[in-house]
Amino acid sequence: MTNTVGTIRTGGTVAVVRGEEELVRRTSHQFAAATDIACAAIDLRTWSAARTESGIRAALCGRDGAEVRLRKVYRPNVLLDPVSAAHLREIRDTRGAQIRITPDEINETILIDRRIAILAGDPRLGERSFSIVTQPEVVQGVTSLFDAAWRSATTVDAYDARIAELRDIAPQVLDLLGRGVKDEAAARTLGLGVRTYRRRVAELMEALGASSRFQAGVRARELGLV
Amino acid sequence: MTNTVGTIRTGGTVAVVRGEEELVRRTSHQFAAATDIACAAIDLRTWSAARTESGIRAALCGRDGAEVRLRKVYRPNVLLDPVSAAHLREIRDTRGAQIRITPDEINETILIDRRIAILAGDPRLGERSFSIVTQPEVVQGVTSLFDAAWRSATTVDAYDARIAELRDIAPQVLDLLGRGVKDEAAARTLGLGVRTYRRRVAELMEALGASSRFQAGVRARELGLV
DNA sequence: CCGCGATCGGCAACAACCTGCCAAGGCCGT
DNA sequence: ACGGCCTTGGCAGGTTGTTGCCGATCGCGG
Repeated sequence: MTNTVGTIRTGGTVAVVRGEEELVRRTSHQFAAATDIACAAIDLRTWSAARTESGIRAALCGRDGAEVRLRKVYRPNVLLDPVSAAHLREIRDTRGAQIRITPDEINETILIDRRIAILAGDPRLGERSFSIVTQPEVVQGVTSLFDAAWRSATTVDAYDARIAELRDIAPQVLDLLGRGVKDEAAARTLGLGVRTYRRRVAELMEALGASSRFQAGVRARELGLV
Repeated sequence: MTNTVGTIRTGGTVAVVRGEEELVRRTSHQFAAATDIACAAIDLRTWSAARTESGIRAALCGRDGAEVRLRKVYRPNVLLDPVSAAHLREIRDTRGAQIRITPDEINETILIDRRIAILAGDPRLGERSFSIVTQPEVVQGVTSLFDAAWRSATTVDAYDARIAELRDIAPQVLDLLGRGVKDEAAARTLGLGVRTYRRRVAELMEALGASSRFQAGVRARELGLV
């Protein structure tokens, strides 16, 4: 089931694995030795599913924690869900993770010590596939892109403050939108002005990375927010 | 886990079961003796999941088939998916099921011989719950409502003809909508006029029972069409 | 009390979307 | 060929959603 593709001999290869257990099995020793881990994800499920999480946590918990640089970039939607937001703060506090938020479209990626890149494939249809890349030039390129995204991203605290009030009413707004209620009526039921309601919808769409309401509906459903 | 609520003694009760296996276990003998089965559903998963289907099919396949009246009402969205549409025709042909389509919002329901009503609860959060009702007045009331819906519904053939051309391009339209593409651009990429593209979107929304594009996005995602 | 910053919500201009109308063109049975 | 039937797509007029602007209001620290 594991498909390894040899490349021109420079010591680097690209391996494709299917499923998270397989990924953990193949990479946990890399995590154990790492001093610099960078991670991009659009929600908390991806690298935090019980299997992955327990595997990697096990590899990390024996470590001091101060000596490993842990950077994580998420999309704004993780802050829409109170549970996710809390979990985020927790992993920041227990381990010394630096967490930032970016509005850009990013694929899910892990970088270990600027030597290994793990890129996640499309999650549709059963088990997800992951590419483990050690080819130096590729890893270098991916790393530079990650660093750029990292620099342009804002810290979680700054972003969190900006959407604090949004998070409170987001569930109600999403509910109204999901029932096909017109802005006029929705604003009334929430006791808001139409302008303010639309402000909330716009912020919501930005957080979901959607450029149309249809797209926002799809994303919201994907994330289980409706 | 099974919660049975006794009511005023008239021979009728309401039982609530959780999960489809449990439902099949409790009702398969009813299906075996039935001569009139009516069924309402919004997609094919609900009563056709492997467990339910195999259980009920087993109960029915020993029967002649001509002597049992089988009526099914679906929402239009089942015709959007080619696989679903084909499956629909198959159960119509192999057994003598009459199938109709209604644009109304209907909850998922089964009626057996106008004596027993099975109503499905909200599918959110784990296993679904089902209410099995034998209380005569309730069953009578539900039956009358079902009959009304049945009469106002159109036959699957009539409806199928109406959305035949829609089904062909629905995936592409959904893809464009899901990527947040503007109508103008989407129409161009499909080689359609904007008016026609919007006609397709409107038909799609009607089929999904959505009154806003956000809602359509949610529904489309729920049904796995995007 | 005043000033400051932030949010609210009305207004307006605009963009996007929705739909009835209708002429143009394709398809089919006669 | 002809007439009926359907789909198409332009147009127009309507509704809904999007956004900048700006004064009103609130809370807070000085």
